[in-house]
Amino acid sequence: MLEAAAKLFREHGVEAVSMDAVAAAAGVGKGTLFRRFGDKSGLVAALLDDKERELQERILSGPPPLGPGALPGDRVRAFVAAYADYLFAHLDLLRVSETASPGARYRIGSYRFWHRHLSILLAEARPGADADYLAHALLAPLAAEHVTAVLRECDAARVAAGLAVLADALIADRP
Amino acid sequence: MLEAAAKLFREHGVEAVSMDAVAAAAGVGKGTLFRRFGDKSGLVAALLDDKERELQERILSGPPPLGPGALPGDRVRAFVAAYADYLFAHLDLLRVSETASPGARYRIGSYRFWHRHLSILLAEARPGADADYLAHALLAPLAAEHVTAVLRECDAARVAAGLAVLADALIADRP
DNA sequence: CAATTAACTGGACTACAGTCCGTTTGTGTG
DNA sequence: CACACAAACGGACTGTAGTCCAGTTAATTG
Repeated sequence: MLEAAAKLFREHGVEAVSMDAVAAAAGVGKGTLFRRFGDKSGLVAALLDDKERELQERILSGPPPLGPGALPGDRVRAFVAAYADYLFAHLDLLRVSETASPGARYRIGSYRFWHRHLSILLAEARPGADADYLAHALLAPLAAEHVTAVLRECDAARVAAGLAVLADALIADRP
Repeated sequence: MLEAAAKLFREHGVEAVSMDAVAAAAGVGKGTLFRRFGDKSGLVAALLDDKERELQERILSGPPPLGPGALPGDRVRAFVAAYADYLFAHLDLLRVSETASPGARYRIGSYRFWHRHLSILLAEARPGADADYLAHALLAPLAAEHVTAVLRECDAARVAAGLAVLADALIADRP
């Protein structure tokens, strides 16, 4: 099923492929497809699973500054840069997985992971601030739909640079 | 048509009302409804038109700091606060209007307005930075879907305060 | 006023996500 | 091996967004 889906997505683009088409190509009933993945965003999330896990591993136990060991501020910067790379590499899949159903982005487990990670780092880097909310705010411009829209006007390098400026601004101590 | 739509939305919630239902309630064919408003997000945008215009007027020619006359940094802060109020007041309508079709938020004219406004102010408040991108980034946590999701964990006051912190961080001069 | 043309209208129609249920397939038991 | 039962299956079915076109109304002109 995942192979068939990946093939169709590669050939026709993620948005253009219907769940019926995936089911047919996989030689499987529609019911089976939906029972297995819940909905289209679940199917796409399953395809992203490997890459996502890899990034999470690098955060949890990879070398600093992305992994543990660096200063919190540096880890935030490294996370934003690494997540932006991940985003640029899989933008169309991520967009579908985040927008298939309303609020999908915020319900899937990985969002919780990214948020928790940033929240802990920001609490250290910026004591006294509402790290929990700021983590959400920093994830907002990392939404696939937002980046997709912005990429129509700014190239990837500008987006990455701008995100770095934003991260810096959130980290730096206020006088 | 707008009256019928507003009534149904009030009674059953925006998401639960189908375009067929609006057409039927308005005593009009579905084709007419779609020709007039393009899609569901267009219909909802039409309902928000008044409120949106009012905020735009206050920005273009109202009293400072939201209107002209204040320092750019203060105007950015005032905009974020005023937009957050607007958002909280019409969250469900805005969410539908921004998510009805993919990328809808970034295509409608009002996004251009908010972006242009912020972009000009940020260019003054923070010379040398990529004000254009930063304006997009500051609008990202003001997306209705983002705020809706965050409101499940943080109350409106925390969101407003966090947005103010974010705006401050973007405005303050770096050493 | 009649004829011609342009613009508008309504609802049938298509495509798609997601659900439901009768049917098949596999598994454990006497 | 025969049977009962559970789990997995597939495709028909539903509801909705959005399209399309045949019919109707309104405007224009001789």
